[in-house]
Amino acid sequence: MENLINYLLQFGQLNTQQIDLLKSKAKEMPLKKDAYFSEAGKIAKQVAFVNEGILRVCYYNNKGEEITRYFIDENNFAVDLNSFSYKIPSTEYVQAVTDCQLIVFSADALKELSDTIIAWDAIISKITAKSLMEKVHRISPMLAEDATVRYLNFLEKFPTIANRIPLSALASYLGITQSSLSRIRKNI
Amino acid sequence: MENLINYLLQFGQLNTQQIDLLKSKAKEMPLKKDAYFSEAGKIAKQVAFVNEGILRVCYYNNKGEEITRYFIDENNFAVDLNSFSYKIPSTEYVQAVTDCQLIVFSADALKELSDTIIAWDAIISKITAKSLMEKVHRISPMLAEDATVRYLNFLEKFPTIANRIPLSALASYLGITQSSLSRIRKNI
DNA sequence: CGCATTATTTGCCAAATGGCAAATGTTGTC
DNA sequence: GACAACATTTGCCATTTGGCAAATAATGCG
Repeated sequence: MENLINYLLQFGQLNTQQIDLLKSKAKEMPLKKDAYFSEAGKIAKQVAFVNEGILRVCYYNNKGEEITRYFIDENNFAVDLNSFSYKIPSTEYVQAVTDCQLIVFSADALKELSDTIIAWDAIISKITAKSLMEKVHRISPMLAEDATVRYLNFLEKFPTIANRIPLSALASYLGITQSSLSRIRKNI
Repeated sequence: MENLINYLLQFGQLNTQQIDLLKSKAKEMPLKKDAYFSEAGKIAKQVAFVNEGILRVCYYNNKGEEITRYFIDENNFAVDLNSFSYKIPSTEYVQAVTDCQLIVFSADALKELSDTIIAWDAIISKITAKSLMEKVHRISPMLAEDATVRYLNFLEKFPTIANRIPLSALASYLGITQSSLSRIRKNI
């Protein structure tokens, strides 16, 4: 829970009372490897803060291939924002890549935090913008790089993730086939 | 100006008085083709709503190649969010791809709108999240597609843009060389 | 109009990546 | 430990894309 509090405090102030309220609304939730936090076709009901483990957001493209859009590791929020915000069925999955320890908030809990904590909306808004911008800035340069460079950059940026995730998930994140990634690793 | 108002009203309510205030804070600004709206190394001072024309966000990668991260066409906001929000020097350019007619807001103007219009922050927050999510969802599947499919999808999604932008900019957006794009077009 | 400049196309070949299938390696379970 | 299920590597060859340079086309300007 400390991780979450510290994370939030980066984006705004919270007094002790507000932190207590926050803690009372948060629920610890373990999620086993391969289990889904939210699923395509369903409406996302919760927001998660990843305390331990790695999640991934993935979907199936029109060829039926499973594509990993991105990974979410420790000290980051995970939410299917489109589905959660607008209460519409999701088009993607949020899945545990490793065993995870999450801290989750229901929509009701967040509503109450928003209504009670004056700075809450601003904090959430900053976190949302920052997370999304990071995704854009991380994914978009990959288009102009070859697969080896993409892989090396991934290793550099997420040194602790690469060995904890299946090759297939990483390959689809990098936009290459599993065999190609295997060959790339051999050549390094 | 009507375009802007209608756009904003999609995200929240504004009464006549608020709309008048908004109008008084907005400045129309023409921007010639190839001119910069904001530049790398400088702090972004303004937010733009594209009334007419096309902007692009671009940067130079470590090979010195100019990469177009994305295009921004009519009825969308353009802002170097990182630079504007945190008042830090930008790492990218926002440039007019065609002659543009923009509606711009200074940081001071936005501050006043935020202080005066109760729903303003919520509206802006929604717009920000939606725009960024669109970027993620547009760029990320491209990694798994071959160049021809990327081009065709671009044509489908932005049928009015393709013929108004230089091939080089589109090629770098698609993550391929100009010659490859030229060949792809020939084969269609 | 005619020239200079810039943008686009093309040819040629090399390098990167994909597709498929088989081989090998790993993991979990009884 | 043995087996099944799953993950990763590898070989072989086809396809895609890049790199470079030259040719062609389009554009702007005096």
